Amino acid sequence: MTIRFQASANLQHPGRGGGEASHLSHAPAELLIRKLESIGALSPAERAALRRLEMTPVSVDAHHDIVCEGASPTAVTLLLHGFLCRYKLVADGKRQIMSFHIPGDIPDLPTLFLDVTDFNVCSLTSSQLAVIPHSALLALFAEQRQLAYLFWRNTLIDAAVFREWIVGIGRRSAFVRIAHLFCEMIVRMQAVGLSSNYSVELPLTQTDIADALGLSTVHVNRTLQEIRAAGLIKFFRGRLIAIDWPGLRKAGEFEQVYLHVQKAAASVPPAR
Amino acid sequence: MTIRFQASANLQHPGRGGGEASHLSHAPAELLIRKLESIGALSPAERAALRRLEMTPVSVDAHHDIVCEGASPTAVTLLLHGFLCRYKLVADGKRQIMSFHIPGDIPDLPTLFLDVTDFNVCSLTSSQLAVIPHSALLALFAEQRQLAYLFWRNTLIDAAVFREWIVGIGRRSAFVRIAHLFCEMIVRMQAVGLSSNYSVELPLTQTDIADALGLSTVHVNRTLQEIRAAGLIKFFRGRLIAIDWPGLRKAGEFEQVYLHVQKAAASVPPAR
DNA sequence: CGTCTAATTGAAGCATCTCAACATGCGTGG
DNA sequence: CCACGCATGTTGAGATGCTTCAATTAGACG
Repeated sequence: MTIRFQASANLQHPGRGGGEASHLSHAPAELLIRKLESIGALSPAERAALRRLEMTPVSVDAHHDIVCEGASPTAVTLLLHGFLCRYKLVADGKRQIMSFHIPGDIPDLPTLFLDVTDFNVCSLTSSQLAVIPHSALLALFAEQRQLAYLFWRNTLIDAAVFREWIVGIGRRSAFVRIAHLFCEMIVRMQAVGLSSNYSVELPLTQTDIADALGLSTVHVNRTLQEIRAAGLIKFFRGRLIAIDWPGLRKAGEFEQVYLHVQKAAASVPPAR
Repeated sequence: MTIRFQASANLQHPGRGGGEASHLSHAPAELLIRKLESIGALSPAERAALRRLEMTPVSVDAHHDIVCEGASPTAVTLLLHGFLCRYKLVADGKRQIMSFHIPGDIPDLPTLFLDVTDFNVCSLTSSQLAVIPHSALLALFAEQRQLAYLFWRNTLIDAAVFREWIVGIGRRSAFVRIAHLFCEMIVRMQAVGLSSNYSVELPLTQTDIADALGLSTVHVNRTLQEIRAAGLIKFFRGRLIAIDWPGLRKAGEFEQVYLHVQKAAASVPPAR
């Protein structure tokens, strides 16, 4: 595992591509605050407490495991920049991805109350993280009880996304599943200010998509061509653009409720 | 929706079948305590606080919705006796079940911090419930902070089960999926004392199983025959018996970790 | 300009689905 | 105690969405 600890909190990001990346040129705490405000309200005292939260910046290369199944970590990781995913391997070596993570997410938050981790977290791209000790989080919650509830809510939304994925993998066709995933990522990115005009950075390979949706890469490739041919999206070089957002939503049978996004500014306007 | 409110807390259960049912002839709070102790430790003060928790007993018939998608309930439901499931319907009318619930579960606990419910809960059999107002739970948490964490842990385990289901539906064959589900239900039932000798009450129809595992009833029927023919289980009249528990575990590629069961007495001895 | 990863294509196979009967069990009313 | 009705389970046969295998092509990078 190649984790490079950084001497200082020098976390300026290159800001490749869309203008939305500039939003992230803030301190780690600000990103966490923005994330939490996308799912609930924060009082000034809570914001202040969050700014005092102990965080250690870390960089990781692409395709490296950050958390491993069976481990018992004593800290959680806030994703600052890049993309992560949770996954498990099954008996015959097949991989199932169970979530994608974008800046503001804390994929291993469950380890705060689950002694043994039951999934792996790995980086899809080179990423910047902030490590927050469990003890620091618990101290924060002791001081600001409502914040504990907001983090709890965060994990509940996580679970709501799992439910929606179960529905997709269990009962929807490949075409609908892929369209749905794209809708989900666009709305989530938008909620933390990482999207402009239904265009998001999304550096997923077709293999990643296949492993997330329970499909083969070959089938993902062909279905992706169909979705493109239908004029719904452009998807290349790690960038997803919804050319026809209402059409994509419809194709993906996408109902945003389950994401429980609060922020008015963050929610996607209704189709048409 | 036929919900019959009961005048008093007369919740004696018929205790059909296995001797394990007698365990449930306790007050609702005792069941909740047993459930929580299966996933963590409780102090005497916490147990006392739980016994003071406001709960209203309710009975429901089989096949009735208890919570509906889109609703904003102000109370949660503790299942005392019977079986429930969470489900969603997709565009073409297909159903996907995303969890089964056994006594001690609180399937709508997420509504405590999620304003709009994103799933339905319905009864698989006639069931007895205890309704607990959100306000009562929040008051309990204010008094006993560690209890909040234990309930949080409860929802995290819920999510861990979702992850495992995603893996199953996404990457495992019908045979393995069904075997895995059976293992899961046996271990969960055992954790709350509702199983003896790898035999549990499990009144699922083949349609329920199909809708939970993303399969057709026809295929479930045929695969069930294979599993029976392999000498792993008996499954009839709402009862599941693991004739060959080690074999069933192996067939289901079942690793118990994700259930995060604590109680030593509740954990299933290793195979062989 | 080779090297590696990711995307693409063709062709054959099968796990699982759909449709459509038919069987079984069980509660209920007569 | 029997007859009906309904839910559930079972079976056969044909269809298909998706997989697997195996190349081939395209891009990114030093």
